[in-house]
Amino acid sequence: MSQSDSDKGKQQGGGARAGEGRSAGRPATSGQSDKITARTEDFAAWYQDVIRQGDLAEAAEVVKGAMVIKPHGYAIWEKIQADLDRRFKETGHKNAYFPLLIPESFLRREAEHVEGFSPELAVVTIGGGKTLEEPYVIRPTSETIIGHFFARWIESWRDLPLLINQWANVVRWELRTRLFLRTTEFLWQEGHTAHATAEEARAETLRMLGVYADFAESVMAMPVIQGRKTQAEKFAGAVHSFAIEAMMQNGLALQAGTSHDLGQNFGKAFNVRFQNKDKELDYVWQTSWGVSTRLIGGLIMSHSDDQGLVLPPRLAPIHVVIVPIYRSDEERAAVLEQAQRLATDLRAQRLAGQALSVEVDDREGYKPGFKYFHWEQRGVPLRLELGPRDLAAGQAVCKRRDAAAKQTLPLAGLPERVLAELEAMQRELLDRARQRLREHTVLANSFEELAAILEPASAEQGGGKFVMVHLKDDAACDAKIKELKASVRCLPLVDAHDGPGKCIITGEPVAQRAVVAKAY
RNA sequence: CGGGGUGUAGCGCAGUCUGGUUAGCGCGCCUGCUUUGGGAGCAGGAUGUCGGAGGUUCGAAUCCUCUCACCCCGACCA
Repeated sequence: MSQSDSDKGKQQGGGARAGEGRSAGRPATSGQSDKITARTEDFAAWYQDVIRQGDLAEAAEVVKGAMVIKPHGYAIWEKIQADLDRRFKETGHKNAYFPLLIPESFLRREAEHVEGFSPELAVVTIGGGKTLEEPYVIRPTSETIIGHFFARWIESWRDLPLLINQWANVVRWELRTRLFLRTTEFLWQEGHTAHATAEEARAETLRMLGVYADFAESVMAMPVIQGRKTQAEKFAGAVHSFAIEAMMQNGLALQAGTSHDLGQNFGKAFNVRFQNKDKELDYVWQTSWGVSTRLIGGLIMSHSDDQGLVLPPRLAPIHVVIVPIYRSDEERAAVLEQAQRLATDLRAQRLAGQALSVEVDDREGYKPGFKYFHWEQRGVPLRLELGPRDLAAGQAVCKRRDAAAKQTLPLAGLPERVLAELEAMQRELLDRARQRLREHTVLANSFEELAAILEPASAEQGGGKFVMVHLKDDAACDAKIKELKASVRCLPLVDAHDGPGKCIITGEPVAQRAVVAKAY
């Protein structure tokens, strides 16, 4: 531990190492980027390097723990938003917007909620130069203020279910931040619904969890485990919390989305009542669910490699880049003309209903090799190289971002072939991630066995594992797991293992195994 | 909040211990020419409140005092 501490300090501080390594261009034949740390060397440094070289974001160093999402990173967020928003609309939700500032007293109405969020609140105490009578908190989440308005909007069973979603920013005063994974301010969506019965609310909670899981797998190519959080890990104010858990390339877990069954907790706190068909007044049953810009962190750590970002085609802002190669002006004119024609044909193709986004990199003064690296670092799924030799032969050279080798393809029928490659890449990224998840999931039948698997060293070397253990849902058991610097990630909704067993800590019988892992 | 570290050009750093020309180096950037099938070469050029304030001194990036910010490690978290 102390060894890695001092190494970090050196790199951060007076270390000339990083600077030297990045100065002179390495021979192009080395195949290893000189600007990106290898995953096996230092996974955290690799992650930062991929973000920098991929031009996704940077730390907003003037605001503690905040980040600037740069255009390329924001374009990915926009793709995520567009797809999720469509799914929310299809499930009957409507978008709305509630205030950023929430009266402090609102937070206090729900005891668990205020206890959970107090440590990370940013509070506004002065407005217009005057001390406010009641401070406002900057929303860490919106259950309270939405509860307040739901109480005004809901009168009868005819107003239910009420299905609302909000796209917003939130602020949580985090002590330790990492780009995308945990920042003081982040972007997310928060769904908030109100229902007439507990069963309906529970069904909604699970329905939206399923929406997240399907999105993660089919669009992000990131396999997830759907599960219930332990009572110790649940959202402050929820009856039950559910999550999708993904595994990063180093074997660490990432909670990629959450869905909460709030029961009547907020209904009671904010007096959200409705008159049912029996003319009785009852509190509504609520849910809330969210995913955030953290998904981009998960995306990076799921697929990217030592050359930089790798994007699944369905989330790539640019699907195909065409790099023209030429010497003379005559060659340039001929190659560019063919490149533009090809781009036009490619744009007529549709991937998951969306027209292909194609860019011709006709910048002058950069050699082709420079452009290859440029777009590879940004994760563009497919590159086409087009030069005089190709024109003469009626072909193009094709390089898939996730493949080692180039292939030569005839121009005739190329758009269809490109589309097929993109579809294959989307599929194969998911397959590879699934295989990784499978291979790094193991069983343990005792605390000692679990501890051995989760040994600090093995996780730091990229050997993180999901360990399936029988464990009682009890705060004391969660605490015991924390001693291993790991946590109970979830109790899977689908038990893919061997059913009931005895808790490895208490020895009591439990219904199924839980996922235990080190996590972000 | 505890422990550690760093603030010098857009980025990465040297210079600080031992005060003294015009504060350097690499990358990047700008201009020109030659290049262009895997990170181009040469020539020329622009860019600094040395984190801030105060002090010591003939003289401060360098010494002293105070202060601010950020980063890393831990306890908390989408």
